[in-house]
Amino acid sequence: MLPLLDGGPVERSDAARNREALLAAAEELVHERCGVQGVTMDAVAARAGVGKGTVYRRFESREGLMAALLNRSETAWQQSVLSGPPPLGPGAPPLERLLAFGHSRMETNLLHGDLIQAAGQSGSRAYAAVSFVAMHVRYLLTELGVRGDVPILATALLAPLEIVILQQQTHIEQVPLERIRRGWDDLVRRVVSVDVVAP
Amino acid sequence: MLPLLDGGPVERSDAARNREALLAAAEELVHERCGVQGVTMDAVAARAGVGKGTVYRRFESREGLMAALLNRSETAWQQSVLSGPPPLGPGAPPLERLLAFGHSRMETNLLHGDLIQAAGQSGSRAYAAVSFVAMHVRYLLTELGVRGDVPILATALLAPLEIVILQQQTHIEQVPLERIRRGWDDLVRRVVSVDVVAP
DNA sequence: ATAGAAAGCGGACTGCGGTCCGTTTAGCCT
DNA sequence: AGGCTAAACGGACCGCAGTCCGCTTTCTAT
Repeated sequence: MLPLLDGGPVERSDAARNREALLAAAEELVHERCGVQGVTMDAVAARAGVGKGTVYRRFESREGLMAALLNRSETAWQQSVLSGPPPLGPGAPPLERLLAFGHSRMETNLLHGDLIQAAGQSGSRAYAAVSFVAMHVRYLLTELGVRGDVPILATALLAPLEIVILQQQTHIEQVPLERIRRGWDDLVRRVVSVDVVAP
Repeated sequence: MLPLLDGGPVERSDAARNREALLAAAEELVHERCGVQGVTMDAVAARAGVGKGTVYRRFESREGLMAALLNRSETAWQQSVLSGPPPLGPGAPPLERLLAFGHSRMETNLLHGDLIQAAGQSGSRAYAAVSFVAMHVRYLLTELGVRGDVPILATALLAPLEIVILQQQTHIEQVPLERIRRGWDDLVRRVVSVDVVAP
């Protein structure tokens, strides 16, 4: 029982195989059925060639499965933030990085909208990427010399990028994406400039 | 078929009676079962003494029913914003009103958290109160002489008050309510002061 | 008052998320 | 190798949201 990166006792080989099979099956079905809705747990289990109980043993719930799917595609994005080319990656001045970060996050969220929604609590708020995102914004705000309650300000800047807000604006209020983006840039500059201008 | 406040053809008397009975039954069950979850559509129908089909005819879906419940309790709150005592109601300077508004909204959202979640899209974003809230913040920002894209800024100020954000902060990150409140006040002042200080 | 039509009603029925528990299998230790 | 144990497996089963369609009630026009 050598602990591997903490995850407790090692996963048994059949369990690992099934996890992969299930994730692959889920991805296939999402592409096949052209969307997340309509992908049933029974279908995923059948496609992976396992029983339904196995799906729930591995992923706890439908939301859990969706969150796992989400985490897969988030990893690449996180890499480009941590070590990709500027201005998203390191190298650019903090304000530019923050703005690039916001734009990129906005696009990503919109792109995976359905998946994020299907992942529910486990997805839009508690999945691993959230703490990463919050951490990064806090870091950039600190770099910018922002005074005040940085964690709370970071949350405030991230909130308008949440999928529920974005979908309300784009789908229901028909606000053009470009305008939302400019609006966020403006918000950031307002929040940041208070300290930068008067240090 | 005299139209009454637009709603199309008038509602038949039995339909109106059943709507009331269903809302009352739902309210009772929410109190009885100490929460929104666990209140099933079958139970609501049974308590109201009607068939399940009737519930869906009147409220479209579970979310719709919850949204209707929500609207009931929102009405009183809207009144206190429109014509209650200051600083929430009219009479106080705009900044004070805006801050009072945020605090009150925060409390309301937290109080009805479960209901808002159960109302889903129909609840957290599309129910009547949302446009009211957005409208009011836009109005106050205009009064404050804020330049820029006021509708987008209003959305940005409201986003951190959304239930998903608030619950993440209070339930998961264990942030004290007082700190969230101060953080929002700070956000508002930063957003607003840019124009107020330099007009 | 009455008849016709539209709206409303009800409850059996379906599909899916989630659970349960008897059976199987992998990994370890002798 | 062989057996022992904990983990994993599978699919029958359950509860609830949502649908469907034949029956009933209300309203209106005569």
